[in-house]
Amino acid sequence: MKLLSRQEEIVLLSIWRLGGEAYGVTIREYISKITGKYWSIGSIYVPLDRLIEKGYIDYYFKDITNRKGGRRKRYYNLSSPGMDALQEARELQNSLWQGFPDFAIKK
Amino acid sequence: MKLLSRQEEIVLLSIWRLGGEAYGVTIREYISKITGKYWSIGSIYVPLDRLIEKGYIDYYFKDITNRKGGRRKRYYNLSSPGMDALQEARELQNSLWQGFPDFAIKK
DNA sequence: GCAATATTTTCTATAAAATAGAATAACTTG
DNA sequence: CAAGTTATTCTATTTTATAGAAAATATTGC
Repeated sequence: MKLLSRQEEIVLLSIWRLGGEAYGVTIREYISKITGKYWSIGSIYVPLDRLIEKGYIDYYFKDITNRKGGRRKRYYNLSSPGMDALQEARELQNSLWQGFPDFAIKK
Repeated sequence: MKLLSRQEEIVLLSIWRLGGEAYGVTIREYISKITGKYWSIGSIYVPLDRLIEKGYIDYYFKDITNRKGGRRKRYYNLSSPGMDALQEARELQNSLWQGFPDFAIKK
């Protein structure tokens, strides 16, 4: 199986983190906040589409809307293969980083 | 600062792991072993070149040779910015994965 | 010395992923 | 239904990843 790319890892984890509240805008906000940098619209939606193609996530539309405008929100869920891919990524990371010095206090 | 790509992370960590023994071939062997998959020659040397350009690693030639053929081996070292980039990648990962369920026994 | 052989890196081409943001769609309110 | 707002789709460009042939350079044996 191919390794998860960085952006795939981040997007999958943000969907996991956001639980039932994961759609384009909240995902983008979360990623911007946790990484501390700017993410364009495309840099969120393009990987989302690819993750759907790969079967790592699925989605549904929630029609309840209490806010003003906007299209239907597309809510994402991790699929079972998506969870497996994350698990596998984690195991690789554990091996790779094993013993790496931890500079607890930084800056 | 831009995030490290997956392959950059892996290559940097393998140089760190191999200490004074990091050159193209040993890096490739290490990465193949730890990931359990095939890596072409280009998939090692191309990111190495880019990491040099970015200043994350530097290199020197060791002329001592006791093996049969081959060009001069190019040995790589992590630079200080390279170490910083790793540290930053790790901090992001810690945030992202915080609380992720750990399936200790798998398969 | 030099042909044969082995090892390592350089080079170049192609595919995949990341990034950017304009355009489009769709919902609410008045 | 027009105006205003929010969300996604679409498309183009840049950057990374991947592959492996070609070139370079070393040792061995005659």
